[in-house]
Amino acid sequence: MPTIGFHKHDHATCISSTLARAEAHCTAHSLKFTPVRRRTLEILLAEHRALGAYDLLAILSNEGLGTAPPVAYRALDFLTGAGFAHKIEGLNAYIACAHLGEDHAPAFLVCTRCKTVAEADTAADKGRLGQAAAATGFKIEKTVIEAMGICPACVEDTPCA
Amino acid sequence: MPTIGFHKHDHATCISSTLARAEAHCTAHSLKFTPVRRRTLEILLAEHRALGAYDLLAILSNEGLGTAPPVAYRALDFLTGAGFAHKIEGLNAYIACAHLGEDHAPAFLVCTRCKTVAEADTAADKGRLGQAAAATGFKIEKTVIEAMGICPACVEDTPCA
DNA sequence: CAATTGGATGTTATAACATATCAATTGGGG
DNA sequence: CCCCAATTGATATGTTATAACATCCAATTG
Repeated sequence: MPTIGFHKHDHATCISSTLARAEAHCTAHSLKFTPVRRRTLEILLAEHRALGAYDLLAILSNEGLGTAPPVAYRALDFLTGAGFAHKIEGLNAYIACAHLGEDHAPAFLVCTRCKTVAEADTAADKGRLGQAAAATGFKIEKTVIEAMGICPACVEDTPCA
Repeated sequence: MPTIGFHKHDHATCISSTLARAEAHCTAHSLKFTPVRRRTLEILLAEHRALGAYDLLAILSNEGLGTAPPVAYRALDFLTGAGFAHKIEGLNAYIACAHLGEDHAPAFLVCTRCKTVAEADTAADKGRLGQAAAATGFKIEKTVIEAMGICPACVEDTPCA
C-alpha cells in the first residue's frame, strides 16, 4: 500500500523521530552524521518539499556551515547514499526520505507548483520496466519514477485552471 | 506488450520513415518542420541514443545551423512538444521517440554506459502512481519513468563487473 | 501590392545545476 | 604518538538551461 503524504501531520515529531532514526542508522553502520549532514537533513525534513542544492546552500551559508557548492553537494551525496534523501530528477531538487530505514525503490507525486512531494513505494517487481528488463537482459541499477502534476491544494488555489 | 529496442534493425529505413511520419504530422497539424527541427530529429534518430543539448548544438553548429544554446533548446522544445522526442531526466539528455504518432506515456530502459535507450509504453492506468494520484486528488500532467542500468551489450563488454 | 501579424531565428548575457582539484584538518586504530 | 582515511575548506571550472530583446520571414488580408 503506497503511503501518500498530502495531508497534515505532527511535523516536529516527524522531524525529530526521523533524525533519531538517521542517527541510529549511522551509528550502526559506522557512518558519520556530521553537523552539516545533520542540518541538511533537518532542513529537508522541515521544508517537506523539494529544495535545490543552491537553496540548501543558501540556508547552510546563513548558518555558517559553509558557502561553496561542494558543501551542499557533499551533504546531499551522503544523504542520498545513505538513503536519507532522494533526488527528484524532474526538478533537479532533493527531498528527505519518507520511509527512512526501509529498503525501497521510491516513486513520487511531485507538485510542480509548490514542489511538495509525496513518496510512495513501488511494487517489488518494478512493474512493466522490470518485465521489460528481464526480457532483454537489461540490468536495472536504479529506477526514476515520478509523476509531475498539481497537488490537491494547488488545484483548489488555481484561479482559472 | 512493450516494444523494446536493444536489437539490430534497418536503420536507414527507420530514420526515413520516421521523418516522413513526422513531416505528415506537421502538415496535418499546421506545425512548421523547419530545417533546424528536421535536422535535429534526424540526428537523434541516427544516433539512436540519448544526446545532450550541447552535443546536438555542436553538430548543428558544424553544419551552419546555429551556434547559440537557444537554437538547440528551441528545436528540442518543438520536438518534445510535438511528441517526436523525449527528455531522459536521469541523464539530462534527449532521444527520438520510438513510437511516433501513437499517443503514449513512455517508459525507458537507459544504459548509463553507452546511453542507448529502449522505449516501452507504460500501462494505461499508470500503475501505482495512477492509483496513488487518484486516491489523493493529485492531477498528473506528465510521468517520468526511467530504469537506469546496464544494457545487455555493455554487460558483456564489462571486464570485471 | 502594401500593411499586418505571428511564429521562427539570431544574439548576448546570465541563471541554475554540478564537479574537479588540492590543501588543510580531524579522528580513530595500530 | 603516528598514520591512514574520511571530511572539510576553498577556488575554479564545467555543464545544462533560460531570459531578454532584436530581427527576419512568410501567410493573411485589406
